[in-house]
Amino acid sequence: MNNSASPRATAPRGRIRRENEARILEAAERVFAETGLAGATMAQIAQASGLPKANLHYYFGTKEQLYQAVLTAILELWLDATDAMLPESDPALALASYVRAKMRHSRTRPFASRVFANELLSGAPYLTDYLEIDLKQRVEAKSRIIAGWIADGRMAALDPRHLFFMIWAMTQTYADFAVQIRAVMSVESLDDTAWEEATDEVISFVLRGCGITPAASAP
Amino acid sequence: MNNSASPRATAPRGRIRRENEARILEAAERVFAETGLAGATMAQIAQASGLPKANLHYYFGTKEQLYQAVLTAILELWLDATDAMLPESDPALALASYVRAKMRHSRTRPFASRVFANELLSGAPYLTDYLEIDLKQRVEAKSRIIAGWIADGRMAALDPRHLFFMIWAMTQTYADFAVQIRAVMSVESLDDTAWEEATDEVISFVLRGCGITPAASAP
DNA sequence: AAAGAAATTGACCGCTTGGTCAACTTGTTT
DNA sequence: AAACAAGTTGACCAAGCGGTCAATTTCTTT
Repeated sequence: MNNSASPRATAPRGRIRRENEARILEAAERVFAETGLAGATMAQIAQASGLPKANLHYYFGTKEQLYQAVLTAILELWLDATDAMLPESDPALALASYVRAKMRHSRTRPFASRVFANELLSGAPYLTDYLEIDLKQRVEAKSRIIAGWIADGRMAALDPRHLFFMIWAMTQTYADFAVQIRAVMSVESLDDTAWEEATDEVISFVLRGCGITPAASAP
Repeated sequence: MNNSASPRATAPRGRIRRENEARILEAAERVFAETGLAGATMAQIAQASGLPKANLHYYFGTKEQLYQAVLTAILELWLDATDAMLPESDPALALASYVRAKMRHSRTRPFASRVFANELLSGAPYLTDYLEIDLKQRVEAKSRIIAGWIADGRMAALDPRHLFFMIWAMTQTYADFAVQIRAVMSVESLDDTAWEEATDEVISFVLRGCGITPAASAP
């Protein structure tokens, strides 16, 4: 009778729903990452999630809705990345940690990166608002900070927007075009050391590219 | 009677075939660029080429064969790029012209770049040989040259393979993720000036990234 | 001008697709 | 334990898919 004292006695409301939705979203991300919205099939996602196809429709309605749910989750992840690029930051440290975060992202969430890439390749029909509003504003805000650093002579003069395009490209290539990298490096997969090396290469390159001599030390 | 003197009187053998194949290949490249092999439909390609669907099958057999024909044409284009990266070259000039060629490619053949990107995203099932043999060898050959430049103290010490990954990423992003760039820059399309600026930004960034102070002059 | 080769194409076919549904089982509440 | 809500799923459907084909037209050659 005192089960009210133990709210976990049976199960919280909607627990099953939450678990299954997460399971489906994860499988859908993997499948959409390979072939995009048009190329993926609900049967593939069903098999990848280990659930019958009808179950996906029960939770998400249509394929488009499931796709949008996947995209939304990715965007939240994308926008969450709280990067410490403030006017008073040290450009070297700020840029290095930005690149490092992007590289970590490419390693831990490669499928998210590929879904995003697929969406951009097909003209981003589901992302116009994000690109033209959220992303644009964030880039403008950060560009002003970088412009400030340049004005203060703390880094080379360059167009901050292109700097972002280049950093995104360099870091995401390790997720999106991993096959190409594995083939050229002749490895089955990149291990911890290889990822550290890659990250260090990109950071050094970016800092030099920005005309910054890598900071003496960064504890 | 003297039409033998004018071999172009009626038409060369196979002219129609050549023209139609080219027309189909061009349309297929556009369509495959957007959604990849799995996402594209023969009906879409037919409409894009202005020819009935049965005609595509008459010339290319299956969708997979048409896709391979598109990929093969792209690879020839890719490998054709005769870049002058020789041991005796000036690193600054050689790298600048390499980047410039890649940027020009992104502008003139964006669909080719996107087809390639789609193929890599889906794991490159049709490109394993190219990646593991042709590309790998070319990268190794050029990497030796760059390693020589580094040994001679003509540029910063970096892993040449990662340098290539980064250059490819930076230059291809202007073709593959053009929507994103247009959205951030708030333009309908990049004009001549915008492309020149982008190219200059990338070249400067790469040269600085390689520890090269941009050459005084390059006629 | 005749005849064979090449190209064209609407109609068609079997299969896969996204999506539905009703019958059923499991979970939750009282 | 009764009653209702939530979740499960095989079977099914119309639409769209890649691909075929036979009848026809258009080239090219002689």
